[in-house]
Amino acid sequence: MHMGMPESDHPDIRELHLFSDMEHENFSTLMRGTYLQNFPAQVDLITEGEQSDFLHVILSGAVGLSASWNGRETTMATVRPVSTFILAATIKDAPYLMSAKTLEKSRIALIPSLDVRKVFDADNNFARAIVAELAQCYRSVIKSQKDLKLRTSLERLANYLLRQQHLANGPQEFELKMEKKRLASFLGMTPENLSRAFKGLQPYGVEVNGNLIRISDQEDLVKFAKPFSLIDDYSI
Amino acid sequence: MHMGMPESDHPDIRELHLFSDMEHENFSTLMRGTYLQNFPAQVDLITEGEQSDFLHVILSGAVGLSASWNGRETTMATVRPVSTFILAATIKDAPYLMSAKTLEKSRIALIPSLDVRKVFDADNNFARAIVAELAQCYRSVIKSQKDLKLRTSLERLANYLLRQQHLANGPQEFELKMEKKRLASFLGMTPENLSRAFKGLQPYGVEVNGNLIRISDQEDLVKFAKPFSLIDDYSI
DNA sequence: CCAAGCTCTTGACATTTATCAAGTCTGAAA
DNA sequence: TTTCAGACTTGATAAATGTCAAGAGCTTGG
Repeated sequence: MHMGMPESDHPDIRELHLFSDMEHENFSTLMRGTYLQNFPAQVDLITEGEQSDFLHVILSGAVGLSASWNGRETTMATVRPVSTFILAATIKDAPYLMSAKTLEKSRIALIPSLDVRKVFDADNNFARAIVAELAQCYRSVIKSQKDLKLRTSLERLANYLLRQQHLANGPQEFELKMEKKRLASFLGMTPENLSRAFKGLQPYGVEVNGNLIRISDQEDLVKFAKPFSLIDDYSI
Repeated sequence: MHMGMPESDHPDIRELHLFSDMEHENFSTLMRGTYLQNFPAQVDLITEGEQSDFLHVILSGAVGLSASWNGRETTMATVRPVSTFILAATIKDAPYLMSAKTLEKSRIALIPSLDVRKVFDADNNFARAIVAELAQCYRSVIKSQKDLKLRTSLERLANYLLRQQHLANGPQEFELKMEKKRLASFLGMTPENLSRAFKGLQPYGVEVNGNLIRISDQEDLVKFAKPFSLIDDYSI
């Protein structure tokens, strides 16, 4: 770990919506105290219940967020570059509600919360950006909650596939970005059930081959999944 | 509906954490454009998918938030005075993700979003308060999501009862604040199942009589429910 | 190369949850 | 008061989901 970020990494962070509109001087202030670290896969970055003094920004790789209770564990989300994670806990100076672990080799910037708060007061654009980011996070969880409460596991899987397809710009064939075990947990079911759910989507034109998904009858799947912007469109 | 709030209503809003630390002048600016309305019970205030230009503040009564998809509906939350609701949509100027309906006769203040954004830029205390409020909302949904994904319906009910008891300052006997039909939907189950779940908690010392709940063996129920601060403590 | 360990799948079965169909109870309106 | 509508409960049954056990396939490290 080393103190102060190399100039070459600034652009990655600067392009994050959170930082893109702020004053150059304030951005520099933030970066001066920032640590940059490279982590291998499967490293625990944050443990549920702990306190932290850093805002995390993932620059490359992937980080998984999970939560646990009474010996059970569930996958809450996957964070990919370039974005922040666990902003709310950092801001409230409250214990983390989720654990974070690298899923792949990842580069992560750690910005001291104190600096974040200081600059927040000095820079209205930054303040507005934090509010926008938090609002976005909030709305994402609400959507996810609606997905969980209003849909069966088969429907959740169908809509997940359509969302992934959309993210890949709509090809007939695309790859799953996480292992099925994790996907199952993310969708709120067991791995066994996920296997069966994939089979359950065969009649709607879904073919599975390892991590490769092929949607042979788009219309049929959409008709079954009934994707809905207020649940599945993460851009609004 | 009338424009501009009577002076007598300001204190209610002023004591909201969101407004308590802001400059008097800025607060006045907000209040000048604010509408105040009294609604009877069962009035639709907001419909999922619509846009709105007002931040809502509930001053008395109760408002229910719900979401729907494909003919199904679920209860997401209950909002009680004094607090704001659907702050995120207002800030992002995005469509509401949930519908809002008065559960009882309610008094609600509507603050124009434009004014909120304007004052946000001028008043750092207000900006910080909005961020804190949003972070709080976000964390609440995360907790709720953990509750849903990590617990069975029986465990969710048990912990819900313990939370309600705590809110009532820990009496052995207390009243349910919502009808069981709504509670079932909130907890993610059917009314039939809720009935059975109450019976399922009898062995742990839970007695139900209409809306009256009696926890005769606190220790036993806690031992079963295993309440956990990172799920059940809404103050952190 | 082989062996170990892991994911993934499948089948059998158990459990949980939902659905359907009565029926009871309660509160409000006629 | 009577009646009605709705909430709530209960039982029977169906559907969804989880658990357990076994085996196939893949990756990895020796």
